[in-house]
Amino acid sequence: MTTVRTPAGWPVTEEEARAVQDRLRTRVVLDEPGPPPGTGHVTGVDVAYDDERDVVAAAAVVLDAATLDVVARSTAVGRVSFPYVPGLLAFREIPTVLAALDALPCPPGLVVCDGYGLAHPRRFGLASHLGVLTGLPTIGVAKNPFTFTHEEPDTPRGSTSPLLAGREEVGRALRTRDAVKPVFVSVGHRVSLDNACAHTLALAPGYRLPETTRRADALCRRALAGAAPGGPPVQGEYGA
DNA sequence: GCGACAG
DNA sequence: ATCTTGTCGC
Repeated sequence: MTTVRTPAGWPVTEEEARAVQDRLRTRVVLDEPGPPPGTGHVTGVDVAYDDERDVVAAAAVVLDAATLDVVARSTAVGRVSFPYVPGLLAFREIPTVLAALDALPCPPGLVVCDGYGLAHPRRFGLASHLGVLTGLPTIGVAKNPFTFTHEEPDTPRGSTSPLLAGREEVGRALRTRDAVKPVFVSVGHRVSLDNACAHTLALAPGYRLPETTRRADALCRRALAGAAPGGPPVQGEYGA
């Protein structure tokens, strides 16, 4: 496992963070289909927090997209880099997630984020942000509709309905299990919405949530539990 | 101005 | 996200 420090120049105020989003969102690529489902690697990333101890743990779990077998995994711990503010989630999660991705022994392939991409107040959610910073294809799969509206998808697994910001389709409500609450899929970077939904469905053969986020969620919780009380070591805190 | 709001 | 036991159902 690796430890991270909040990057120099990381936004401190909400105004600064919004300005960063407005600047970076021009670099999102939306006209690529992305990798075909069922091929190559698919990586789930997730983060767990202990705000009391000021510790954050991230995990990245690489799956074989065809078999959903775990190919590789990594974790990283750091200190909380931003408070939770709806619309600014990325600033809370990204430094540690990047460290976990960097620690992987193999290419991540498509990255599946726990949250949103395009479906965001400024159209630049966590998945978009992570995609722009890494250049990797990314998608967002969220458990809640956030501020967006949608109609109930039909009962069978695989049914979808548009996730709407007014009349703009910013994502899709996708039912991954018959008659169970849908997940909310949106595009991050370099992946089409159709493809993002196909990947999500392929990654969720048995549970509501994709295996990528289930695996990453379990791993980052373990990493958080195993992190040193009071937070990870800081450069210079120990000898030499 | 008030409430809602990914994780 | 996190705090938290049992319980109904396949």
